[in-house]
Amino acid sequence: MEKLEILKLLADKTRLDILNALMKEDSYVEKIACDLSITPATICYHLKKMEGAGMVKCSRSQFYMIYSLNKEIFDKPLIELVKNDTPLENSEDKYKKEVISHFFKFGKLISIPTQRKKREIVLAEISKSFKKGKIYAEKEVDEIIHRFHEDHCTIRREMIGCGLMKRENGKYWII
Amino acid sequence: MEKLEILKLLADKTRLDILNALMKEDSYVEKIACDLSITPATICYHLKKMEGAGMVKCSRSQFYMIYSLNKEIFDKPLIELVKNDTPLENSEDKYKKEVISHFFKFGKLISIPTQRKKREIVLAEISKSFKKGKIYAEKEVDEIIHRFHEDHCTIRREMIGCGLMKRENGKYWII
DNA sequence: AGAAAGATTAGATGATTATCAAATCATTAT
DNA sequence: ATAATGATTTGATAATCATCTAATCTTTCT
Repeated sequence: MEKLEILKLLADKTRLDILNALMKEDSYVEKIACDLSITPATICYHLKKMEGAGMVKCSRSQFYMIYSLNKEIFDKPLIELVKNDTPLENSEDKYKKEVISHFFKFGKLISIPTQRKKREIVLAEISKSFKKGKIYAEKEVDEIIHRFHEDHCTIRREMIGCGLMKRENGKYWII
Repeated sequence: MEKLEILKLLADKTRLDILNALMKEDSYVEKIACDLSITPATICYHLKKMEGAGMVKCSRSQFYMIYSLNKEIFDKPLIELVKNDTPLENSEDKYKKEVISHFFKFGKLISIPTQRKKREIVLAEISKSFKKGKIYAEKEVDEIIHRFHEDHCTIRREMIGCGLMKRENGKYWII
């Protein structure tokens, strides 16, 4: 069952009309065509498409192809049809990677981004150089940050400001 | 909230990708565009359409327009989006009317339809001339049917055959 | 077997729309 | 103020697809 296929088939007034007709009662091409004032050829075209997607079922009876709703599909919440079951991990965070590669050259931070979003990404990248759980003296902190950028004071302050790092009694640790 | 509009907007791969991105976390045009490798103009085009349909909300933060999912819409079962809330009563049963007007001329049944579906419609029409709850003798039944058609025997038999009429001990009544 | 009735398919056409590049708008930083 | 950045609008283009008519297929009746 292809989710996108179903959603595409639902995006049409005529097909909705057909489905509503089938909600009232099982029916067949000629009757639906007559009730909706649309050519049997068109009705058939839609019904076959929806049958292919498993939205309706059909069986022959005398002259007629009797079509009926496949109710299970319609009882699901919408979110299930929207949710992507195979999220591709490569698109995971292209944006973050791009920001990092833009602001770091040869391991150095070439400038501090003014945009908050980008600054957070850059600061988070720098914070990876600190060990979790370890307590640092201010001198140590500045020494590590200095490997990336001259202005260790600003960056240290920013890291605390956006909650990446904590300070107490002159001691620092990463979150 | 226009149901068809929402369904149309859901019928597109790119928009589904955008919605899935927003399911993970609130985001903004440039980031989504970068993550999906699509032009910001296109992302904006889609987000604005979906905002118009009430599927997403947005608010500004610094440079950024932060978009978020309007979850209520997606929790509904699909059937709710498909169901027509204003069923037009004129299309109620055009087909039945057409069959009747085709087989009855000046109040007479011009021929007995060979197709079961049409025969049932015609027989049901004739059965309206009987009173519900009243018990008829065979002679009375034939007399009434005879007003519509010569061959009262066949029609009487057919009416019983398709369950419109019951017989017991030579007495008849309508269902 | 041939005719009738309903369903389906094929081909053609017109309308809708996703996408991009370029231009413009809105907000923030210097 | 002006430059920078992200968001939006505009115009053009190409692809998709619903619909119809006409032809064909399938089943049933005589």
